[in-house]
Amino acid sequence: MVSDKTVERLFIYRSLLEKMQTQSQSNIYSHQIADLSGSTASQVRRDFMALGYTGNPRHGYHVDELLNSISRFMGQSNGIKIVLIGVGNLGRAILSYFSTLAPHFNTIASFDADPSKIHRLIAGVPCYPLTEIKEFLAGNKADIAAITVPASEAQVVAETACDAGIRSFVNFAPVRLRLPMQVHVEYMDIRLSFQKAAFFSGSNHLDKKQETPL
Amino acid sequence: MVSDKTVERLFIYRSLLEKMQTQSQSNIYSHQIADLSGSTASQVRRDFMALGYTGNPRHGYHVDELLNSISRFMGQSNGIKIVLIGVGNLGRAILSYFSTLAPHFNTIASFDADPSKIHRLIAGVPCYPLTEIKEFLAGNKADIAAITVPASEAQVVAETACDAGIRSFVNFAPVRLRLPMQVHVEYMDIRLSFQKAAFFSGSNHLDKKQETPL
DNA sequence: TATTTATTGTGAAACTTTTCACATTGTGAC
DNA sequence: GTCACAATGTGAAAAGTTTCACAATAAATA
Repeated sequence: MVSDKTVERLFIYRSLLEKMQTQSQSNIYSHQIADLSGSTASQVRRDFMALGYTGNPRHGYHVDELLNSISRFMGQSNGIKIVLIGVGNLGRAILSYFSTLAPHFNTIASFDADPSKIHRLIAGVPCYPLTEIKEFLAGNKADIAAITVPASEAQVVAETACDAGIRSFVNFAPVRLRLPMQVHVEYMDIRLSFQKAAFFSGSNHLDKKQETPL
Repeated sequence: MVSDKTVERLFIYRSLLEKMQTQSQSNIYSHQIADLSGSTASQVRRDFMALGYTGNPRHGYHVDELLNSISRFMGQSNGIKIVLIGVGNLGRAILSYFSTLAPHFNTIASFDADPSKIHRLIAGVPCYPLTEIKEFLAGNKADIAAITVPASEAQVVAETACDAGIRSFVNFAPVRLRLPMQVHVEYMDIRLSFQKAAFFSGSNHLDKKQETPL
C-alpha cells in the first residue's frame, strides 16, 4: 500500500520532528520539513496522506500530533531486537554504535566462528558460536538479523537465520542474498556506496544539460 | 544520461563477473546475471544498453569483454582517494575495512577533533586536526570524503570539505546534508536501515494482495 | 462580517523505471 | 545447407514516483 520510499522518508521526517520537539517548536509547514529533509513540499504532503493526519492551512502541522501519527503508522520503534552475525571490525563497530542507541535498539546476541570471541561480552552483548543461531532463536525472539560476516559466508548464515524465523535482514556483506520473497533485506554495501560516490565525483556521468557551457 | 539505479546495478554486475572470472567461467547469460544479482533478465539487458557492448544470442556475454566494457564505462576504479572525517568507533571500523581493500580504495587521511588521536596513524592512516581539512586538501587531491562525525557536526564539516573542493560524499551521520546541487551525497544511515528493516519485519506494511489468505 | 493571505489536500500530468513481447540472430544438429 | 533453438536488443506498454496546479480553508486583520 505505501511505498518503500515513503516509509524511508517518514522515518526521516520523524527524526527531524523529534529534534523540533526538543527545541520546543510546536508547529511546522510542509516546506520547512522539505527543506530540512532534502525533499519537496508536495512530496511531504503526499507522504503524509498515508498517515490519515491532516494539517491546518494556517499553522501547518502540529509537531506533537504529527509525531504521534507517524509513530502510530510506523509501529513500535522502541526495543527493536537485533541479533548480529559476524563479530569482525565492522560487526564490533555496529555493536558499539547500537549500545549508544538503547533503548531504541536492543542487540540481544552476537554470533561468530572465532573461539576467542565466544562466550564473552563484546560491547556489552554476549557472543555465541555460529552453530547455535537456530537454537538461540528458538528460545529468544528477534526482529532483525544484521549480517556482518565475509561475503562468502553471508548466504549460508542468512539462510540459517531465515529458517530460524527471522523475516528481515540488514546485510553489510557485498553480495545479494537469495531468500524467500516475503523476507525483507536492507542492503548496506559500504564498498558499493563508495564506488557510486567515486563515479559521481567524476564527470563521466554528466548529461547534456549539465555539461559546462562554452 | 544513465540513471543512478543503473549505475548501482552495473557495479553489482561487475562484482559478480569478477567472481565468475576467478572461477574461469568464460560466458554468461543475462538470466544468470539476473539470478545472482536479484534482478531480472530484461533489466540486465536494458542496463547493458548503456555500455555499447553487445552479446551473442548463442553464448550470451563473454565475461572478460563484458567486464572490460563495464570498467571502461565506470571509469577508474583503482586508487579511489578517500579522506575520512570523524575517527570514532564507526570511523575507525571503516578505516580498518578499507585498509583490507587496497589498492581499490586508498584512504589518504583522517580528521578528528580529539587531540589524543591527532598526528597518530590509525589503521595505517594519519589523523590530522579537524581544523586542517582545507589546508590538507589544498595540497592533496581526494575524490571522496566520508563523514563519520556525530549528526550535530556533519553539516559544518561537509561544508568545509565542499569549500575545499570535494564533489562527492558518503555520509554516515543520520542527517540530510544541505550542499550545492552539483555535489553528490551517498547516504549510509545505519539507524534508518534498521528502522526500515524493523518496519518490514512486522506486518503493518502488507498490502491487500499479500495478506494471508483464509 | 468581509477580505486577505498562506498553506493544505489531492486529482491529474509529467516523468522515471521496469517489464513485456517479439523480431533478429549466431550456432549446433542433422 | 537448412532447420530449430535459445538468447539477444529494443520499441512499446505498464507500473511506479514525483511534481504541478488549484480549489478549499482556517485564521488574522480591518
